[in-house]
Amino acid sequence: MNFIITAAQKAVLELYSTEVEESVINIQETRKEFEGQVTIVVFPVTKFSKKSPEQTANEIGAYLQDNVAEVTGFNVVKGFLNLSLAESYFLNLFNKQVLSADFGIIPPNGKKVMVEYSSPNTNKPLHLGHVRNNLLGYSVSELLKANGYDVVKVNLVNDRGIHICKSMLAWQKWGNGETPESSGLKGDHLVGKYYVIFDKEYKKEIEGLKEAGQTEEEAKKNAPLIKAAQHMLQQWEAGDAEVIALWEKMNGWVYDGFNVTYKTLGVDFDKFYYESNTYLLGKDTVEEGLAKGVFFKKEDGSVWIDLTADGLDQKLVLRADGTSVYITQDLGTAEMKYDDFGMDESIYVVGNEQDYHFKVLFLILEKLGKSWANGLYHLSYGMVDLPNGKMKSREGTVVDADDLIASMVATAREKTVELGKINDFSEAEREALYQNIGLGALKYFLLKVEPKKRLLFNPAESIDFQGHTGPFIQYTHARIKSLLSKAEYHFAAGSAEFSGIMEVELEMIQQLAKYPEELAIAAKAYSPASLANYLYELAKLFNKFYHEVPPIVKTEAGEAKQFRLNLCKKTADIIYSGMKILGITSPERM
RNA sequence: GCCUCGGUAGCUCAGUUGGAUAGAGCAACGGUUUUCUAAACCGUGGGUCAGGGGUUCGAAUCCCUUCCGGGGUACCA
Repeated sequence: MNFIITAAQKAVLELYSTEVEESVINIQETRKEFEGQVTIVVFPVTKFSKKSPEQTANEIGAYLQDNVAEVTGFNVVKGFLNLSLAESYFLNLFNKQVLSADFGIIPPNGKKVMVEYSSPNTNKPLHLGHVRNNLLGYSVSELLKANGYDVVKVNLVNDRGIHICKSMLAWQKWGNGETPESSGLKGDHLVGKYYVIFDKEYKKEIEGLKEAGQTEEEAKKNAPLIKAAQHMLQQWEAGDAEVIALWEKMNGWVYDGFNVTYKTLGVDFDKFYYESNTYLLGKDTVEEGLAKGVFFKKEDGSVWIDLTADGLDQKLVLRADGTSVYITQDLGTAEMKYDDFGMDESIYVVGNEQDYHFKVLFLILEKLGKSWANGLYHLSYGMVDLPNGKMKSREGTVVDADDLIASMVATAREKTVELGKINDFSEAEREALYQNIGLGALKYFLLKVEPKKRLLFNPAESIDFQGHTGPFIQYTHARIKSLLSKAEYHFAAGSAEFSGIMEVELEMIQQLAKYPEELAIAAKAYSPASLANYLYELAKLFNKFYHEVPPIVKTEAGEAKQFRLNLCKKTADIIYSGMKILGITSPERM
């Protein structure tokens, strides 16, 4: 559409003898209720024309119609100049650009970006909140790849700490040697079970101590179980062989469980970092900060940074006893990651509860003069809430990832069987399809929402398979594939001679042509949501077209048929690759 | 208290650097299949864009302010 802007600039120059910036020419797609395809909003131009909006629009419209071949007509509504473009313009756009082999394929840009996501704790299974994180992280990675980046996906596993010891201790005390094999439980669920048991027993102890006269605070500190867990953490840090062996065994169960879930979700990683290897990092960075005068030491020996000048607070970076806090290790880990990969950008996919933490982390790294600090980005996303509030694993109000996936797949199975369209499929093909559709529904549901917005999930209302959903788009793809196969489609270049193109086809060409720009917009905003919504619009448009156009398969061969088949093929291609970026596979049939 | 992110139809969400009468889906109601997949299509009803003020030719969008909700807030991660 750039040629319209250029032409309009020229119109203003000739009509009103003023050279104007591109930004003065405000163009947008014409709304459905008006005639035309492109609209120039002329209000900004009236400043130069010194005429009414209507008159200005009419003058520019007349000029464009006379001087630009593609402009075949215009109409003016208030300050809006609606232009009608020639059919040949759209056919050329489609044949020369959209249909070209490299359309939507962005060449490497030579930049490397790291995406850290998932980052689970190894004391409990994944829940819906983690699912949002995983899908977002994976999808953003794919989005960046599609935009020419070299992407490194990493997972920083929180595999140590007091919460892990809680599960270990509870298992030791009440587990009777239970294993995933003996219990039939998935490893992460088994360990999670003991995490919950710990909490229950711990609460009992607190109640007991309170009855014995202690305050809530005292009781929480003095309960034997928490003391035992703390002791176990010390033993772990000291490298106690028995504790380490238990830790390795139970974490192994959890990893087996996570791997199953990751595989089902279709997410993957190029490298795993483990906090058990990184938790001591960062102390060098603290020394460096002290030497540079960025940090200061208090009388008790604790180390701080003063960020009040930046509108933040003073922040502790090292405890008085010399041990690390969360941000200490994150400082060290950030350096290690950069040393490992030397990336230009680094994205942390972490919930918005840590907004402040990352603001501080990045600011500190900047103040330390790290050259790579301004390439750091916190992709912050909103919590997944239930109708009655937040999910809490210790209170059992979580939506478990594995359960949810299983129920989505079960629903996909029910609906598919009901429709009975794949009765000739083999058992394996059916199962694969149920997975595809069930996960398609789940993934689309989570990804279509702007990441930073909180997301409400109501377990009582199942996720839809109709309307603005993943399966709707998948279905559109399957429909096209079926049509192409019946038409025995072969690619052949189209010509611009074909006339009698339908309005909906013009709309589709415009929608298809936007794809590369949509990829860029989504990547720039680190937001798969806009891509998800774009694909929905495209699918919706196709279904309208499909309904309005006379049956293509039965049409006799000719320009019209070839054009429409090409249109179908390209739509299927873009749906397929766009959905792939969302981590969703579009089936050939469903 | 302070910082921060949200508030758009009954519900779930779109809404581009400020542009036309604020759009979809679900739910409700009505219609479409001897035609390429009806997980589709077409139609009807449904709005104080949280409230107020301001900037502007023009505000859901920008600024100020109030209300409501989430998150954070100096030795948890």
